[in-house]
Amino acid sequence: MTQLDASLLKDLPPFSQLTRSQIREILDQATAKRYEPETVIFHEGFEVDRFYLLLDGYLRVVRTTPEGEQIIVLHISPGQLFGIAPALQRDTYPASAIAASDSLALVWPTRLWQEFTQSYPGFATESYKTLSARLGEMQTRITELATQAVDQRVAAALLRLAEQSGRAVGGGVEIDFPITRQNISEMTGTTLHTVSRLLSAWEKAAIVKSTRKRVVVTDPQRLQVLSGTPR
DNA sequence: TCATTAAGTATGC
DNA sequence: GCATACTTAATGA
Repeated sequence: MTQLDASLLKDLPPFSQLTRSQIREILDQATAKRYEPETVIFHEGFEVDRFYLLLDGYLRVVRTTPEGEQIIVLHISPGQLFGIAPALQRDTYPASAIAASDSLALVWPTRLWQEFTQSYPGFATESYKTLSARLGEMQTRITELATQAVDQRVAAALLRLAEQSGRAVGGGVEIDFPITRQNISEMTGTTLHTVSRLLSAWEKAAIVKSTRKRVVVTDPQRLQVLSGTPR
């Protein structure tokens, strides 16, 4: 894996404070892996043996209930570390990671985690910033689940997706990976039917546009109002 | 207000 | 042409 370019990493927060030769060292220990959509990258409950950096693509982080229902805990965007269970002193992964689109990641064995956090300035702090941002989002979502109506939760979820993984297209922001009504229902604690009805209604109101597995937010302001959480 | 059931249409390999 | 995605209506908790 020597052909990875150091410029891939130098602008990413966990590596931004490092010298070129430090980045070189880190890259030399990494393996690059490609994942097809719907590939499971690691499994909930399995022994932690690697940690990862997503270079390209999008991932769903998913937990499965004893009844077999899937819950989407969060999404990972390019440039983010994931599978960083070692930072949480865990030896099993708390959730599964599944590629939502064609994805490319760097992979390191877990034993290097200690070395990275100890040897590289800023790496640990940036990892904790990532964890902290995720914790914050999860708290927001728990609050929504407990207090907001379904349509508000779905509106808020679409807004977050557009913000975190949106791509500007003519007349709006498209969620940049395939996403089904079922997926959205797994993020919001509702059913695919309710999501379908909401998207149909919002399409008529020119707030979103959607086709199979693609959603474009065309009127974020109105979605914001619908979410019931004005900023 | 929303999930469930059920029955349909649309879309893409 | 088949599986999967999506839509819609009816019903009732």
